Amino acid sequence: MTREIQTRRTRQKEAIRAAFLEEDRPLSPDEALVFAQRRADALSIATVYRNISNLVEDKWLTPIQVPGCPVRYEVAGKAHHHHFQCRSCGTVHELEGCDVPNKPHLPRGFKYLDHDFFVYGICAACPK
Amino acid sequence: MTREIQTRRTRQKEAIRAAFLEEDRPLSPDEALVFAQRRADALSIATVYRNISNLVEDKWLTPIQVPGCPVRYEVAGKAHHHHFQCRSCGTVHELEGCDVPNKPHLPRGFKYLDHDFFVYGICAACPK
DNA sequence: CTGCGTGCAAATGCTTTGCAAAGAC
DNA sequence: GTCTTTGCAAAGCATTTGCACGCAG
Repeated sequence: MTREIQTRRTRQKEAIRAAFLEEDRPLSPDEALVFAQRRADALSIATVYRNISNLVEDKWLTPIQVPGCPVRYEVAGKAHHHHFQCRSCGTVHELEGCDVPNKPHLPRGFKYLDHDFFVYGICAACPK
Repeated sequence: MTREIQTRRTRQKEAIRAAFLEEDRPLSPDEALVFAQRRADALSIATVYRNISNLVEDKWLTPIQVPGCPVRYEVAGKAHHHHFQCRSCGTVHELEGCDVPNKPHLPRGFKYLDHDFFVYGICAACPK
């Protein structure tokens, strides 16, 4: 059930896209709401959810599922990379490149397809 | 708010623990319910949830959050390892050892604490 | 007997959906 | 004016919780 592309340009939609572009890091729907409301204050969370799923369908956003956290989304199309989450403030940042071996050792009969890698620590903005 | 240890041995509790021990892989609450019901059929999902969180508090279980999936839990105390999820049947398996470099490269000012690593592919039990 | 643990059903929190009204074109 | 998009409120789902009863010790 692919959505037909008949997109109308709305204040809300633009504000949501702008939030992702300006923050340039994975945002949860709540975070996206807060940032987008700075540009378009009449904006409901339902609209954020609806637009995010459209943008994911259009491959403009990709979901980033940090274990144990609400889903976040980031602008799609970037090179293969992983994510860092600050254990103090919870913010997720993108890491450049990939330090992971291409083919981890798997049990007999298992076929490798891909991987996820998450690093946790303390970000530069948080006090030691 | 630590739970005082005043554990009574109940049929349900034993069945839940047995499910994790016998399957020896991460189970979601639903999966645990199904396996535990084979031993104690009068078992409600609420009891599974309650017992799982007690077992996590007691450090007998550890939560395993595969990105985009319901939480699973596995028996705690094993050596550092990671997980494999079959893209076909969804089952999660444990992998031995850790193929990940100890200290991934982080941006200036970021402090490394730990990491998560997930491998996806097709398991031996699934048709190619 | 005492009081913890369970089952049920209601409550919660996050996400999705139906519908009428607002807005894009 | 037409048809999409929005906001609100209700519906869904998974998980948690309150309460009365059953069962372990």
